[in-house]
Amino acid sequence: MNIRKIAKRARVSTATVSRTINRHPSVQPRLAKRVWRIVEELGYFPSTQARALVSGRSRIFGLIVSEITNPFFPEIVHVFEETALQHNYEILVSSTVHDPERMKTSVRRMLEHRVEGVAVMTFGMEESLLDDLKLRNVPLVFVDVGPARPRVSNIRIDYLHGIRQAVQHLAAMRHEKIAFITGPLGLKSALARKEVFVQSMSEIGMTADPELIIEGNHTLEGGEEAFAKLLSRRLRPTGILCSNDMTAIGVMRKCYNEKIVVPRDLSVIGFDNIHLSQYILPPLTTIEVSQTELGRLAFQALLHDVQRETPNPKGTEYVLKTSFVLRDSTAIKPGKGRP
Amino acid sequence: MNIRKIAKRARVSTATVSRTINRHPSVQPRLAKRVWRIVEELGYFPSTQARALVSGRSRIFGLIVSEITNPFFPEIVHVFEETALQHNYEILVSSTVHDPERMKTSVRRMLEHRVEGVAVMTFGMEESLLDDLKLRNVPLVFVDVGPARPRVSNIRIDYLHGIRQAVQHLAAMRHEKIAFITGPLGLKSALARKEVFVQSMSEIGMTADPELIIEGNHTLEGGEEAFAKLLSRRLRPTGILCSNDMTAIGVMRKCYNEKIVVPRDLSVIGFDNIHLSQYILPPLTTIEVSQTELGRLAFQALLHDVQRETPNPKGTEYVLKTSFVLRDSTAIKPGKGRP
DNA sequence: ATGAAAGCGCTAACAC
DNA sequence: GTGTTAGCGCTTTCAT
Repeated sequence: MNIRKIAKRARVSTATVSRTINRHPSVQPRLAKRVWRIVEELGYFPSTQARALVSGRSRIFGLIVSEITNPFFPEIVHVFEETALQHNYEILVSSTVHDPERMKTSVRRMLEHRVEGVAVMTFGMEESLLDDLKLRNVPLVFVDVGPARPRVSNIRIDYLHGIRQAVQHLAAMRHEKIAFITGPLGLKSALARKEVFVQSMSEIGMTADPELIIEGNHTLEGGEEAFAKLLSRRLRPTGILCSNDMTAIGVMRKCYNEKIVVPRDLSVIGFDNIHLSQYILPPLTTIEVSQTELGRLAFQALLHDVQRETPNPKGTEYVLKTSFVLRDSTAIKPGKGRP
Repeated sequence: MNIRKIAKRARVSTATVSRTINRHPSVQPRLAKRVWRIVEELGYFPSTQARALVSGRSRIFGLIVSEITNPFFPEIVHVFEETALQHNYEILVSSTVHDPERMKTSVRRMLEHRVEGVAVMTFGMEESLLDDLKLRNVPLVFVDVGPARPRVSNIRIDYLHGIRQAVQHLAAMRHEKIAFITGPLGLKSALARKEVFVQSMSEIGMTADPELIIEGNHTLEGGEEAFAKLLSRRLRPTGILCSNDMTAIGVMRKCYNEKIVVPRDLSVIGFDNIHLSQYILPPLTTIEVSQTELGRLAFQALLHDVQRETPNPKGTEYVLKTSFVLRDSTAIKPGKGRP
């Protein structure tokens, strides 16, 4: 079932079939109709591999994530796929599972499939791994990774917007002891979140007590442990901000086990706004990084790079604002509410 | 950067390069080494499209799901990808989003990419859509969809095992009024779960009160609504089984809002064991359908079909047992515990 | 407006 | 054991 069979049956050349299928305007409507009829009749679908081979364009974008099971990613993948589909692109998703070997494999897969661009949404990718991609002028877009590198686009997350709102929300609720559980501080993104927290506190004349800043690891268990440490401190916080939602959920689990009632005894705020946050009880107040926007933005960035004729020399910088999502895990400081 | 360049630089024929890369044993080690050196040096990666085209084998399996954002799927996709990778296969994931148009698109994409097999994990696929696939003898594997069709493999879910355990668990905890919130009863799988519940009840001499069986729709909101209806019944249940975890989480949210304490006042059991279930508070007791096993099984089924020389005439039947996962959302019937 | 034919990068059948 | 070469299914000049 190939283009020659169609051509023969429609009594035209393969070129005409090709033009018809690709909606080239130069084909006579009469002929086009005849071709389409045969195409339908035989249930013919052009081979993407042949197309890619001859045209030199795979129409595939790669998407490298750390783990598809990480609740932050499914929504992104979904939007990325959705957008790709609209533009007749296919996507090749690859998980690194935080494993250097797998990262290498990921890049190899991208290369072997001759992807036209790659969005990298995982951390700790060896710079050298990407050299192969850069060498071939494959457009790259990174999410949330520091300084612009040559020829690589970036989606920077603007932490300030959301974190500031969250801090001010707690302050407005009369909280004075506000704790922060960080992510692994080796991660630029985690470090940035912490620093923005400190900044947001001092902006309103509060000091972020170093004793109330604890390093977590962006997992539920890490949240539990960090919060356990906090419980042993002289001064217990009444409000707590977490570097991501899983950490916040860990805090809430610990509270549940310790009979601390959220939000009555403790206000908890997460970060990311993963789907899960709205299902947890109480629904988690959090700072949103729109996964929808992120997926869409990443795709558009690649598309944009592919469509320019000369390779992008400096890379483009995109910014995604964070925002505050108020749910039910925060309340007025204990003792300060109405009787 | 192609095989001819490598061949020229290594002063061998393209055939030798091809054989080397594919680890054909007939290549002299001395030559092979020379070729590999050049390959590394130039950072050469063979084009999958060219390979697929000439060999007639794409080494791609398709995976059709309803939505990647449905928490049931990420783990499956993960395992499917993992297993595929081990066997040098690529996967093409497509979401139907419950939209007939998208289902058609999904199938088209599979066909255009010449996938060697497709795992279908969504419901409501028009039979006719798959004809195109069957016509081309593409191995198919379905999950949990009734009667075996010719040439299509099936992974059947054995509901009895897990549901029976769940029912007996509640009975052992002295619960007498046990409710069941079903899924949309148009779905075979939802219907089956309900029937198995009724059967499991009567097995132990209890009757499933029709008044305590409510139709939900497998969403959180559906769970809330169904439970609200239940609350207005003369006899409130003390234990409740749900047709999936999201429904159970809906019940728990409603309880939270109504100040009904789970499990003290009500024992709740879910179905599926999605990731979320262990994060909710209290952690949800549920019936597991191993997503890991499902992903692995689906892949193996396809691989098996691809590797046989003659097409599978009847399709193979696989069975996946469900099992009971005890967490903290169930307890002894109110009033029956120790004082 | 349509057709003939070259060729994308690779594998495999055949020849040596 | 290695090389030569045909051809996978398609797009795209170049003729006409």
